[in-house]
Amino acid sequence: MNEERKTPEVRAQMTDIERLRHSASHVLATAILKIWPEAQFAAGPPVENGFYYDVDLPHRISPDDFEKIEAEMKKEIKANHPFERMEVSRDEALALGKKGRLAALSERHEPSRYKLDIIENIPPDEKISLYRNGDFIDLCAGPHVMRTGNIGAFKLTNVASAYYKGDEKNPQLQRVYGTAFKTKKELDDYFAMLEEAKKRDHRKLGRELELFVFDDDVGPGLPMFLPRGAVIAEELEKLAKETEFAAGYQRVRTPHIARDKLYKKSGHLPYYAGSMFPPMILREEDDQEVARKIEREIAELERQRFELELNSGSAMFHAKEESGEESRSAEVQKIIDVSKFKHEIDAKIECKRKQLEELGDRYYLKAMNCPHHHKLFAAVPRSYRDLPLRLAEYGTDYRYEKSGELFGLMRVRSLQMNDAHVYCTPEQFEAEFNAVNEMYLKYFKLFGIDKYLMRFSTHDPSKLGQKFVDEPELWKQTEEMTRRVLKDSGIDYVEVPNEAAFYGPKIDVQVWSVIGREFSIATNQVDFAQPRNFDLRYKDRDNIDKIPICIHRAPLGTHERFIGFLIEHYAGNFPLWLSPEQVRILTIGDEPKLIEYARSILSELRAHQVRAEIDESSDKINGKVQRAEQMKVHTMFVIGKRDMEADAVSVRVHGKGNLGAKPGADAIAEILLSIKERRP
RNA sequence: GCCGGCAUAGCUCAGCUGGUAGAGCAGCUGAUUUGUAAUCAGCAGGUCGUCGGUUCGAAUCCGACUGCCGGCUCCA
Repeated sequence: MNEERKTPEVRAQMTDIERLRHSASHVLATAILKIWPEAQFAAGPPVENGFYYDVDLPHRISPDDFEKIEAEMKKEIKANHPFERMEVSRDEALALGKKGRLAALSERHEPSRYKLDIIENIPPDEKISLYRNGDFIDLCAGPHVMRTGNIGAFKLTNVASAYYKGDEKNPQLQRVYGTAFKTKKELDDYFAMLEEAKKRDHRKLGRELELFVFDDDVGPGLPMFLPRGAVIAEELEKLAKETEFAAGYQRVRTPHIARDKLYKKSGHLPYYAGSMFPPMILREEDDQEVARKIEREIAELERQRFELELNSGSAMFHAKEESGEESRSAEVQKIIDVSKFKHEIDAKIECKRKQLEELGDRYYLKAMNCPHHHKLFAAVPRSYRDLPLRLAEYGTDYRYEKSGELFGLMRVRSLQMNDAHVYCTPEQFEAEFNAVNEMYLKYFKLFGIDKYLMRFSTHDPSKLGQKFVDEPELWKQTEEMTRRVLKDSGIDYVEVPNEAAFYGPKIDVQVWSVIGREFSIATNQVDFAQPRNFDLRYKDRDNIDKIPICIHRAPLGTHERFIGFLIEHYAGNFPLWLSPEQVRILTIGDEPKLIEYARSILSELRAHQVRAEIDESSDKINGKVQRAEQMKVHTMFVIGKRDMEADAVSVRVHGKGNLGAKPGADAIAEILLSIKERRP
């Protein structure tokens, strides 16, 4: 995380547990130095569930080393050294750093290079402080616990790599993670909680509950939904369609691919190309021939270049060998000529390659639905009377996420988005924007999502033209407008710079996966750039053509991520309306009459579109119950002779146990009502 | 993409320092006729991720690739 520097005031607000963990990270560094004195340390802060310290060390630390490191840490804790704070001048700090004394047990031959860099970045007016425990002295703003002995219980958890200051261009450091608590009990509870969390991991539940799969032959990041998972997607779609219809949206449908022209216009090609799959190139017969000709020409040029390369090699050789002044300068001249030729040939090759590229049509898989929707807006002349125009589609997009970024269903390469684009006038913006936010809140209430964070992402002026469309004025205006509406609506949000979409600021709703990763689950973006690029217009009251504002919104995010999130949120125990298998009928025995009765209940349920199954196997009732419970089937109708004779069913609900017998008609009516109302 | 780790049956996992594969569950077949978290028996199932190397011999050692996992970076 490369966030701006924490001010000393912010640091002073560290909670007790953060202070303890921060101290634990110093103890970790102390221990590592006892074993590897040459270790270079960068940063070692407390984090959400523990702490880490980034270390640069030739030895690759592995979990096998943890025991050894922990033993040293225990010694340091047992020694109960006080954490002493020392304020020093910038020069003193630099001098210590140069002697390798920072984040070290003693002076060393190598300077403390990361610490020196950190000192450079401390604002001139800020005090520089060091902390000492035992022999270990570290550049550190604090605060810490009083003594190392105050660190109650700790454990190293894993080691991973991290770029220095989170920048890909910087060296990779080893990040050793650990966690610490005041007491052993809290530590144990934490690990027990982690174990529980692992059971909710959507990747594990997805396999166990047969919701979705990945297949190597299909490709990484390309999930396929099994019937039980597809059901959830369809229920979400049903929900979205109903909600959006009521809110005045209209549904559209668009293809999954488009010509490069479209994405050049939208700005995706310059700004979003890195996230798009490479294009498919379509060439007609004529083009094919031209392409072959160009390819031959390129091959010929490359051959010439190769020969030149050989010549220049021998020229170089001669220039060294020949001792005569004149002949040497002649050879030098030759070298210069050769390199000039080479450049010329390279330029020609480059040019031919370009020609080759431009031959035929290039189609891209769509990474977003907006360009297609803009075309639909433009397809019909629009008047101010048509606005706001809300075009909705559960569109399928393909994004080339880097391999290391893929994560179960939460981060994939094919995704279906609860997408819609709202085209409106500036006067309508506020109402539309708020309506979208209200839709989020409505959904969150339905799903019982109460832990989330609204992030308002704005642009970074220094990245105009690279990451963000180069329209400084429009950025400013749009961000101000959005900020004002956000403030007026009273929604709690945090503002994060440099994370806007390339075409405008956005509001994301961030949630956390069971594993503690954060994800944007819903999004709402304001687009001032694309409507211009697409020359979208509507005829206003005053008979003048005007450009609409576009709001991109996806309250349910994508099926993939939302379902992944829901699996963890419900721990696989979906409410009835979402449950892949809503009712399973378990018969006690398989006498023909009983089976007949059970099947009549099944048909009745199915006639009402209830996802019901029947288990007619020869297992004992205990076995049938066990299997239904394991698959987290929402409701079980246990049907034996007794029930048949009373025209009843015995109802069992997953997680709630046996609820007793009930007239069949009543049980079915209750099921239908719960589904219809989408009860939690 | 980068750093590190891992890859044995559909799933969960055994298989010691190289001597050519094993369990439970799931599946299939049969028996059992059941009252709320596993009835019994039998059968079948694997080119040990792929390719290459070392070796008389490789699931086991080495290398490359692919995929997954933990992070970093990036995102719905």
